[in-house]
Amino acid sequence: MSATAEPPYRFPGTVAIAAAVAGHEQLAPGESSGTVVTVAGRVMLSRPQGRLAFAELRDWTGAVQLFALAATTERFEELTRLSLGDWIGCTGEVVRTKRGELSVEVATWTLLAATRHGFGDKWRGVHDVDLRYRQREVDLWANERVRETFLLRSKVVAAIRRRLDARGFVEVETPVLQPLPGGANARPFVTHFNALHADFYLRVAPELYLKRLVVGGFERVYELGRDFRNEGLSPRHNPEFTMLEAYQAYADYGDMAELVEDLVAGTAAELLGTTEIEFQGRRVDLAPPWRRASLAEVVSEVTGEECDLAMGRDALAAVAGRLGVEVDAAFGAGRILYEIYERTTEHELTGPVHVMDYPVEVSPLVRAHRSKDGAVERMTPIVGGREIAEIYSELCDPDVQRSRLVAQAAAREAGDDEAMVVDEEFLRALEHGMPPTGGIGLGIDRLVMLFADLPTIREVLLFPALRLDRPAELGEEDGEDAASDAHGLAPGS
RNA sequence: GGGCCGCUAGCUCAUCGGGUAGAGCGGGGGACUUUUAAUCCCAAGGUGCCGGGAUCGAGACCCGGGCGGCCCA
Repeated sequence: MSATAEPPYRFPGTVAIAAAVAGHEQLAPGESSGTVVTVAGRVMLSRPQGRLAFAELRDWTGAVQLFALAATTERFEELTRLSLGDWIGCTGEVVRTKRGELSVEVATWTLLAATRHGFGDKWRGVHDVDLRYRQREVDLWANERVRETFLLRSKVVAAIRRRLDARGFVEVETPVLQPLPGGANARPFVTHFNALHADFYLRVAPELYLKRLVVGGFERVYELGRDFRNEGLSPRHNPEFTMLEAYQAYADYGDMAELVEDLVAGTAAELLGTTEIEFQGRRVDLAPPWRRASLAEVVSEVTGEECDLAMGRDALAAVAGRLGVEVDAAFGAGRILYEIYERTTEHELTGPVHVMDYPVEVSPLVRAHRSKDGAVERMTPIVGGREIAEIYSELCDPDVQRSRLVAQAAAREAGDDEAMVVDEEFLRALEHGMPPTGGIGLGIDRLVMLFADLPTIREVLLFPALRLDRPAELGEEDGEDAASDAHGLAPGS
């Protein structure tokens, strides 16, 4: 290559490739459009052909063939020597070649960045999943569907915000660093707050803070953000994941079920053009209303075993035994029923179905069912064998909530490290009076998996958590110094 | 945490009953005035994941470890 000119600081006037090509479908082979465009992107294929050359230029909206002629294209030789993956910007007329390919006939062009590494086999791409996750920037170029998935994810998030905003919800941000972990049964990450000389926790859920905002008069409030749970890595779990939580005053779980149905089905219709989707071989129609069925009912349907909370602990334990579900001696009737459901039934439900009438034992933040003893007003909608949301009539009574949390804390003392703790600030807020409120939690990662028909969470996370592929260096002394320097921290400040 | 499978050139993959490795693509050089994964010619490119062991000899066999995948807990 000739002398390497420094890339420009800006390259103005570009038009998206998809837009540059649009409207020229009628151009006949060999015909020129008279329209001159400037496009930019990566050269992903190159076919030099002596005194003329072809290449494929791709940006995030699409691809177009570049057509160059030694006689009319500037620095023609250099253009034919580009590596696959180099960024260029170019200006030329939209034409259709003799062989019928819509192209930009390059007049002038600029190298915007050279690549030092390839983007995989140009035909087969990159399949090594380890490489794909660790170098997602490569994956995004090598595998078209990956890019589409993540663009879809962004659209899903935007669409959900729009729908909530349209219903009068306001988005807020509550602490990620919390002095006590709360709002879900999960192990938290612990970190140290130097200035306060105290350990803090990365939130496992924003729930308790959002409810305090309802107490504070935020009648429709939501937060869409990251939660952290200190659990193992698996195809279905990532330690950090994205959750929507929304709370609506004066509403119950039935109202909130309708909200979830609208968020899911409405977004599907908007982005996929249909509510009928296929997830891992199962066809599902997301069009509301969704079936509602009690937990005992669906367990009976799937297993053929009659069961009901009212049967009592011993009878349910016997059912569990017949179904091969292990039961801890400390479990009560509700917990046993829930274990049976989780092990035998949940994955079999294609849905969409709201599973309801959960036992109070496994639902410490949910209000008691208005008519069914031992049950709470909670629904979990299941689609394609997976839980995609939680829907509650929120527990508002400070005394009941206190006794539930005290019971949780006791379980924690007894060794259940996923059990909750007593949060006095939260309880004091409830004492100020929380109106009847409905709440939802909607897993964004799972929703994207559903819409994109992908079986693993890693395919919908740009940078999923992975084991370190080399020893961590930051803990070492010179490593820390280097990090400070690299961030340009002002010396002596 | 347990079981099974995988790890070979930058990428995608071969090779073998143990005798120190190949192809396509990419990258380098050359030819080519309508290509579509262009084609053709030339040369280069390997710590066979890491560490041990048995063997005259190991990428292959044995042991340990790492990372990944799938399944189970």
